Amino acid sequence: MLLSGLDGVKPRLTDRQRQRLAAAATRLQLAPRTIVYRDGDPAGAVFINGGGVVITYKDMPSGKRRVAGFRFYADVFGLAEHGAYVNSARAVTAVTLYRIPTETLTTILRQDADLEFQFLCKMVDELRQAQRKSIIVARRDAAGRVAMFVDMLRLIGHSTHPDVIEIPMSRSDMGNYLNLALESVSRACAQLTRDGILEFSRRGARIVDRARFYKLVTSG
Amino acid sequence: MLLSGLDGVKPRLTDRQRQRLAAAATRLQLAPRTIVYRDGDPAGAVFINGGGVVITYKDMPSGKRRVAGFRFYADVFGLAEHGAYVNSARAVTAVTLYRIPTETLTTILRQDADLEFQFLCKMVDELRQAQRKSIIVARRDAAGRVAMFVDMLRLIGHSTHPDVIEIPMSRSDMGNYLNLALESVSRACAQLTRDGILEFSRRGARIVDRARFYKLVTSG
DNA sequence: CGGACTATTGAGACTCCTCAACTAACGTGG
DNA sequence: CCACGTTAGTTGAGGAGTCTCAATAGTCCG
Repeated sequence: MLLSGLDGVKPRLTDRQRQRLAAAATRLQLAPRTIVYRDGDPAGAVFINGGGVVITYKDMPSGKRRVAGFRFYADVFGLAEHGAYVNSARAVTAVTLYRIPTETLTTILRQDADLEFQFLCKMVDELRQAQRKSIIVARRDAAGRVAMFVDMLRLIGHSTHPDVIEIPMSRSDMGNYLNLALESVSRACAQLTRDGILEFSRRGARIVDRARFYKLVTSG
Repeated sequence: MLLSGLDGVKPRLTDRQRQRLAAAATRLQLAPRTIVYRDGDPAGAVFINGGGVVITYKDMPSGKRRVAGFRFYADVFGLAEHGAYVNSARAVTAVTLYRIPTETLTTILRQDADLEFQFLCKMVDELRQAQRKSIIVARRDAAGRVAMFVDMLRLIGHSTHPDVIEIPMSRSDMGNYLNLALESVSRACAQLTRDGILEFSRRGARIVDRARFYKLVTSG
């Protein structure tokens, strides 16, 4: 049951569990570009994304910014290591966050094994993102990486049109995630457009040639 | 407790738990280059490494081989998704493995909450590897990647001399992990040797200049 | 000792990065 | 409502680094 539970299944909370968490949580409304916490800060709380997009990243000694991932609705983030946050978190769009002190959460989880398990799945899910990223970044061609990134957003996004994908983050954020210079991201978008596979706007993309797009995404 | 337990702490099994698992496990002795399981095989069992090195990888449609990671002593591997293995596993050195049918394991874990938790930590640990890899591969310079890889082996390996690191895998396996051509790995090794930072032999390395090595590793 | 595999080294092609200029979009205040 | 400053995005040219192809050494094992 544990093993199968970790087998990539998305957890769902009951209403009672939601209420329990809501009572313990502080609701935050943050404007775009607001820092949620910084790398190295004492990790006093865990966050649940209640809407909007958050980016987690770490500035490296070299000056480069490594993006760990993006957190969307219902994602949990703020995983600590040795009592301190390992990444920084920043609001990409306007976001609603639920902030739960670690101690409070621990108490609640101790009283609700099921909820504890759901949280666990969330943690595993967060870490699974790193695997996805590994696969994406393993590609050598910028266009392929961007295509896989767009496909990732497609799978996450609950867009009205199946071919229209919202891209909430900047080219720079994309580049830091994909391990590409922002100019390379821009050029890759231009090339995909020229090739008639995708069409890009400032904050979105549209799949033009679904077959070739799928082929490009899976040819990693 | 759960949250702190996932906070990067290495689990240790009690003797009774070991015995319990040993009774349920099949012991395998595999020669180097033996395939343990293949990507897509029905995932009927989980494996515990009892000694030696195993590589987990996936062959991509493009012909490239993406290495997920290496499994050392006491590591658990064979995580499934939707009932099938997501990676292939192969013995790098001669290895001893303990093969435990998933169903048996599930039964045991259901009866031992503590053991269940230990296993969970293992799973998280496995996934954490992906994060480490992301950080390593994010570097642009081949020498830096190889240095970080060597440092990773240093932290894992319980070598007699602190400056001598055993490298059990081939340059090709290293390259597939580091996302470098095997020639580039070779060249990076040669460069690190020329620079007087590391010295490489066929299956090992020695730290020559600890200060510069550390600097190179952390300047990612 | 030979054969197969692994590792090293070299030369040229290719891709992305860096630096730089320019254009577009946004939002703030007059 | 428009002008302007700021930020985000695009495009170009040159350079750095790795990949590929190819040939050469080195190592392991029968």
